Amino acid sequence: MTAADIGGRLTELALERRRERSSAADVAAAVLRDLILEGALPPGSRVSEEAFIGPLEVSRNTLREAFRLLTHERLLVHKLNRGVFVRRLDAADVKDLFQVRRLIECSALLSAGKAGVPTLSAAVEVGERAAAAGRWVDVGTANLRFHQAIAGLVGSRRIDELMHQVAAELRLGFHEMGDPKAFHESYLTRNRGIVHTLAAGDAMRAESQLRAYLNDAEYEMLDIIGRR
Amino acid sequence: MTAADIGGRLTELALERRRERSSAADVAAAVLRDLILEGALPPGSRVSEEAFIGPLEVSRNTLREAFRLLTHERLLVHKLNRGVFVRRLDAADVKDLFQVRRLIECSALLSAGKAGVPTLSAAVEVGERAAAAGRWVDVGTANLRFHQAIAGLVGSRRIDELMHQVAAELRLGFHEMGDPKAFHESYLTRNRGIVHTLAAGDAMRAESQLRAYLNDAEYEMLDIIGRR
DNA sequence: GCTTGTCATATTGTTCAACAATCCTCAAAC
DNA sequence: GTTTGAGGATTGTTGAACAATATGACAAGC
Repeated sequence: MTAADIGGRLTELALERRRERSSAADVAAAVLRDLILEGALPPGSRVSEEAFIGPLEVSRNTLREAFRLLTHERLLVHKLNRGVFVRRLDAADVKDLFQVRRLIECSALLSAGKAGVPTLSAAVEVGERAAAAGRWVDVGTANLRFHQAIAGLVGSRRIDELMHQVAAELRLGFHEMGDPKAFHESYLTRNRGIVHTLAAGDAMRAESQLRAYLNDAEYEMLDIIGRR
Repeated sequence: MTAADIGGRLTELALERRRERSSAADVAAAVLRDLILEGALPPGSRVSEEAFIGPLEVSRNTLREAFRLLTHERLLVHKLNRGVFVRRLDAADVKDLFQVRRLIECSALLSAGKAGVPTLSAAVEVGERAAAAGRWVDVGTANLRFHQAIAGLVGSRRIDELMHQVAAELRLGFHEMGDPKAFHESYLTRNRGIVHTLAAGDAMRAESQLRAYLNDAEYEMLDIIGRR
């Protein structure tokens, strides 16, 4: 992670700021968010005010506001008097995240039933196209999007935001897990299977398949993160 | 809402700060949060930096950090270049909040079944005691706590935080609804009924009762807020 | 009387410098 | 090897200053 990385990102986002009337704190937060989510700022690393005011071209106060934004998004963790760090998921986090997912995704899928098929089918296809092109990071992203789409069947803004947050936190976990192909590859066919079952009218069986997927993904993630 | 109100609150919270190692921004946010939740800062009212730095005894920059905290909690809404306001729930907010509640509370109740009875029974009792003493604001608080306890049966930190947030937002709505007795009184017996049904082993019927309650509460709240 | 334009003011957004407070590291003493 | 103290780095906060934005008041024109 170099100042040059941030510099380039800043240019893009400065344009976006002009378009979207964002504040400087929002822009700085957006740059940091991107860097965290792509793994350029690894989990556990320190994000010191002094080191980032230059590349982000903001004052310390503005950067502190940006930090507040990102700590609430759980991407950063703020330790009073000791600074701000990129969050590192622990086993309890992983368990909780999957608990949330089971509660929401399974309930949403059951409630939506067949009506959810077009949306979910489209979401699976995105992943299948990325896999066909060997873009495994994109497959991971598409997988997360598929699952967000399940929760999105509820049609609730707050649930969408929660699941967006959950997805972001999961990505922190993925950065510690290495090879995206190994993790996401098998799940594509499972996602397709869930959609098929749903399309066949068996919402309860689809829900069971989804639950089984979530349990397996949790187990796999805990296997690595719990072993750290 | 006077400066004296804030002054007294500040003294309490200054003590708490010493105990809990909170930052000044956290303390300021806590004072404002309390004022908002008790209705001393009514929904829609402006919270200007200049007016609050004195009573809160912080600098503008620190206050801005506090605002960031509270906007993320949805208690304040930040309008770029125009200031910060206490959030005012609209009809769409109400609908979304109840959608979240239905998804989470109903699913949690179904999953917990009889195992949830002791916790929920205790929560109902708190409300019943408050009602017996005619403390209707406390009844409202106990009612919210009962419903948070349902969601708490999941045992997920993130779900608890979400429902804590939902409860805070609902309180904003209650401030616009007038008489707490009228709103909360009938719900006590309904809560007791839900717990009885659950204790009798009929989780599905308890879930239906809960869903019906949520639908009625939503309807009632929308009747007032939608009419504004 | 109504509309438009200008100007002044209030407020927000941000920067910067300074100081206080806290934490961490390293060296010295035991 | 352990403990203690000093120094430096960093964070937390304050306050002043300036830039930017929005709003309101007032005057001029129709």
